[in-house]
Amino acid sequence: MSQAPPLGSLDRTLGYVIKQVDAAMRGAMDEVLRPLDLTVAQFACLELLHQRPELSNAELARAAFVTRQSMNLVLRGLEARGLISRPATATTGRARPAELTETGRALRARASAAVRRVEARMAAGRSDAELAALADGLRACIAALERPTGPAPSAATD
Amino acid sequence: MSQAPPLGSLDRTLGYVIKQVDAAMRGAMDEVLRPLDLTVAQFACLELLHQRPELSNAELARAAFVTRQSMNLVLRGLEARGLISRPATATTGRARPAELTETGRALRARASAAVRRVEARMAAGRSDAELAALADGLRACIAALERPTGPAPSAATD
DNA sequence: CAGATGTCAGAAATACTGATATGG
DNA sequence: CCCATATCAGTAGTTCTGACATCT
Repeated sequence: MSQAPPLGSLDRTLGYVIKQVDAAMRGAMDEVLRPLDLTVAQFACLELLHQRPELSNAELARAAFVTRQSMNLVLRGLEARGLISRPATATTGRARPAELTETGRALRARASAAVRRVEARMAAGRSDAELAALADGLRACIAALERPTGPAPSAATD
Repeated sequence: MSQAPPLGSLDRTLGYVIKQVDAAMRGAMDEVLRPLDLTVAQFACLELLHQRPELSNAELARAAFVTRQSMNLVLRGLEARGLISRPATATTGRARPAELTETGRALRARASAAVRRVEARMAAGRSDAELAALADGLRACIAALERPTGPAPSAATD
């Protein structure tokens, strides 16, 4: 009984399958990022700053699925390692946009390539159309969940 | 800038969309489980024990995507609340199969119904065939990721 | 002996909560 | 005034790591 014993009807629910994919992906990302001494949150931060340099701390946190406090610690850690730089004083007031340093850019490129390989492995053997349909289906799930809670349907029997 | 600013190409990657779905689903589950004073891990434990009463601690942990240590704490908490019962002494040796109490069964039923409503909301407006295809696509992702790491394709340019 | 498990303990990262202050 | 933000502090839940004993 080493791995994944079949569960009741649990692993037939969409939600459980999503959890499984997320766990598998997180594991794969941890694995390829560990040699670079990066956590998933740290990678996400570097990647986000690369693609959207003007993001604030709170925006980075939301986009990386962590709290503002955690993202604050991530930013400090990356700054301490010389991967990003932040102006000591805020120009206007609240925002202190972080910026990738030269070494930060180099590390992000390597990490990004590693993560892209994970993505490619995950998508292996399927057409662009299939993958696009998959992503669209997931986006529909997100949209449905973000809609204000609809009326509760009468509970089904167990 | 209240919610979800468009990201670069990040939100076009399948992996990022999966993270988004997972986050949305976790949020929705937290919301409906909070009135029942249950965390997602606690609910998963109750549901798993309902469907597969013989699961060991380690198996529960894997199935609920938490560590053995965390699942151990979850089990103790549920036991302290009288939702499950565990034989004080192991019959054979290592395994101490937990069992839902009467109140545990009642709470699981309510929690399960709430989570099913979340699932239904997430799947709203799509046919069974579409949802089955979606789940199949995700299962293919899991299978692809669990395959032993294939040869790294030549890195693409950034 | 190898492998999986149950348990314990300490360190670390993360989240949740509340409070304060600033800026739009 | 309202809202989002940035920050700090305390508490709690989770993970990671290592360790040890037990059972198959």
